[in-house]
Amino acid sequence: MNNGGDPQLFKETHQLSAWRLFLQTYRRVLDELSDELEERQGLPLAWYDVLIQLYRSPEHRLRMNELAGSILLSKSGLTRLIDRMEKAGMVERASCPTDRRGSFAVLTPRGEEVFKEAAPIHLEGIARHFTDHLTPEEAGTMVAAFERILEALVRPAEKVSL
Amino acid sequence: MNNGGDPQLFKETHQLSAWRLFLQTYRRVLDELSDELEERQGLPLAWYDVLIQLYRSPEHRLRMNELAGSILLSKSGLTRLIDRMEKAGMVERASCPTDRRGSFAVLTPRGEEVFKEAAPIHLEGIARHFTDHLTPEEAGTMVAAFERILEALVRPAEKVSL
DNA sequence: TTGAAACAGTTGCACGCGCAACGATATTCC
DNA sequence: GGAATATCGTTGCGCGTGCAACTGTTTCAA
Repeated sequence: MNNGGDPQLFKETHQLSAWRLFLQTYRRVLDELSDELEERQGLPLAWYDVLIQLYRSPEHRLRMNELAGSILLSKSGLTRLIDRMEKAGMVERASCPTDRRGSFAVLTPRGEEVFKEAAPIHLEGIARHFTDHLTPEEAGTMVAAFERILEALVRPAEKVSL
Repeated sequence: MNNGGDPQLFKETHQLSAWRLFLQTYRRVLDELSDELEERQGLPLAWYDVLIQLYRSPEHRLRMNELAGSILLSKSGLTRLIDRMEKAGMVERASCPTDRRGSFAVLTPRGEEVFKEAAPIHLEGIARHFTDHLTPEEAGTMVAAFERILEALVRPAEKVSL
């Protein structure tokens, strides 16, 4: 395999291209979308993530814990994020009756309003910069592949035990 | 289309699933890879990006400008990143003879050594967490789709003029 | 030739994030 | 029941980043 001091460091395989383009696409598209959301709605993308998660949750509320997990943010990061959004009047904290350590983040009417205004615009951006460029078959392929990848990440070490 | 006050805010289309999983996959896989690279080589992922870009460039050097563009970092971000890597002995700055405003970032022997050590490990990680889960067809599909998406981002407004 | 505009890279600044440590509460096990 | 341990959310801290302003240089036009 070692072909003279320069293994596959140069060899740009098809699979590696997929990886490289995957990275590039994520960064460029997300940059664009978050800029658009910021300019047109004055809403940081991270805020939108919180709003949509709360909006789709029963009672429009979620434990800090779960919320952090679902938007892939550290607990401390979420604490601060909710601080800011609370100051902006989009969410409130509510203490949890059954576990006095915990608290809920709850969507306020104002937050719901902001979300409903931002969502169509953001969805349009996602369509314009991403999904519109995918055939249904391609979308299906990606869903399957990404699910496989995520599954493997969560459930590691399986191959060793066999 | 408007089915009673709640447009497609809930409707999880196939295409939207692709988008959501795309986001999730990026964040989880990149988190994992950068943790692994950090733990096993003490190397931040951003440093690896610089090293590989320089390694594949003629003379192992690149203008700050181009380097910033290729790793998708702001100019100021790159200035600081190169500062740190210079302090660590992996790159050097060299002034550009034909344009006295500009400077090159140049890979040092130490930098090359670090890269050659890190590359196989990182590539193995990419394989284990990403490419190994893709069939060649899927990889091909993604390459085509991502290229289309990136192309559209760079070249906007075309559809309006038609 | 000279003045204006564009460009390369750096610096000041503020911001959002993760990590580790902490206090408060729950859970577990003897 | 009570002590050890785990869990939830918050805080102190340092770090990496982008934006805007700045310096020095090049380019272009009058």
